[in-house]
Amino acid sequence: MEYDKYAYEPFAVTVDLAVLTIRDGALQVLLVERGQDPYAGHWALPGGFVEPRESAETAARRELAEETGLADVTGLHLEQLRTYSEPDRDPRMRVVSVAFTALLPDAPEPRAGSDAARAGWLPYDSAGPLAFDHDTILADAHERVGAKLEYTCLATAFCPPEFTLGELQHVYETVWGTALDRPNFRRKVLATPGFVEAVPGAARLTGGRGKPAALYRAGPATALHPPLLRPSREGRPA
Amino acid sequence: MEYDKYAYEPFAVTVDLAVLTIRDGALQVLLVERGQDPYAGHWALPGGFVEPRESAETAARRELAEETGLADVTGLHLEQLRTYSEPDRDPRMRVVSVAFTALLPDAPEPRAGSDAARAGWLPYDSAGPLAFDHDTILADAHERVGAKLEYTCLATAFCPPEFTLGELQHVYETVWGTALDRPNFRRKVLATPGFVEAVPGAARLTGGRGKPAALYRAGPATALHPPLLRPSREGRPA
DNA sequence: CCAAAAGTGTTATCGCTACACCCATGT
DNA sequence: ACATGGGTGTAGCGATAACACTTTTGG
Repeated sequence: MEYDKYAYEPFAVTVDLAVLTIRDGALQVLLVERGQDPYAGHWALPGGFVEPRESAETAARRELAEETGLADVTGLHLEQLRTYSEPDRDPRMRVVSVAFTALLPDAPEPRAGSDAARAGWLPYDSAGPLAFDHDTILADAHERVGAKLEYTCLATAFCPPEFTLGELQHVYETVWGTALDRPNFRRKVLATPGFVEAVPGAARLTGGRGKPAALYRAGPATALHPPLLRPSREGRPA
Repeated sequence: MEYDKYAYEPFAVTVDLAVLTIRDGALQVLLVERGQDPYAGHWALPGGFVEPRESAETAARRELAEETGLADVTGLHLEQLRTYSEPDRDPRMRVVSVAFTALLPDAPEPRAGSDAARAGWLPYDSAGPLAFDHDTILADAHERVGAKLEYTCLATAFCPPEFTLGELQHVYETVWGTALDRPNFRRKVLATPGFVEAVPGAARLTGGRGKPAALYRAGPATALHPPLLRPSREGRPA
């Protein structure tokens, strides 16, 4: 290991954000429209350079605040996904990008950044094809979030501070793309200590009709034991 | 995003490897003794620079081959762990490191590299304290591998091409640090289609005594459904 | 009264745990 | 004979899946 700082062609280090939310009953992702080449006019994940004195995590949270326009992003779930480092992933120069996933409960309208023509929420299913390798990053983020719903209490990160069990179930169904049995889901969630806490006396009408649903808050638990497994992928060992 | 390559202090991008194996019935990790400051004389994870035309994965596999001296590392399990990017993790300059975990079945004696005074296998439990933030990386690797044993067929990556179920169980017990019930473990493994495949007629004596054990090969499956959960951590929701 | 959504109850089955027990081999 | 490790059997329990059913609201 030599440590001549200028021995190599410099690497740029960036962060890319896969910011997911649930809007209009569908999984949506925050995208920006590129204003310049390469990929001018294409949608891309928001992101930017890691600055000289900040970590990738710090950079990701800064970018998240800038792109969403949210005043306080301290409580939001932000998680490192993986790092993408193929030599030609950006045609201009060598860019190594640390990707993050963020989960948002509500969906404020984003604001366009400096080099982005537009910014907005797009349904996950109609999001591609994206610039660079961002399709891969987004797919990896979806897979990671889907897997984490199984064995963590992450689903509450998609919900507002107070939510109904129907809304929580909808998070699972939307991310997994499968329907769940409501009675069983309900029992499972309530049987996991610390997953949710009842808000005494509170109730809310959800679909305009039907019985008002009791409200819950996210509890202190982070892990699900035993896990809440997806019904799919049975008998597919390979 | 400006793309002036020299606008910032350059970032170095490196890979660090947490290479784990099971030797003498214990979890061991491949370490190198640093020959120079900082941390001269301390043990560290092997690693090195990502070269201009290679991805982090390619660099990791190259380093793995160099450090272990194995001729063919193509089949070995190598997995990206996460990226460590705290600004002061290396006192000399800004180094962003992509960490990988590798799992080895047998344990060839490593050879010392260019800047390493020595290289060797050390028991996981007596490995610290390491140079830089390598204690954190190693602990993260252990946690990740332990978690992946639960829901993937990864354990076979610690085993030679043909192995007994007792050896496979020993992988779980060593990584998790808990004892497992042999009959139940056996049933669970054999009930998962594609986890292991019997080698017809083959058997081997393991401890010098006892009934010869049937031999198995790793099967085509990669996932475990349902998972094989660790017995510990019950009733700890927080 | 009907539709819609929340919430409760019930039963069969599956998987896991905790054992007891038998088999084959070396000393 | 006995210690050691491999392998089989089984009873009980807990969690889940797949329902039927009741309750409360708006139209």
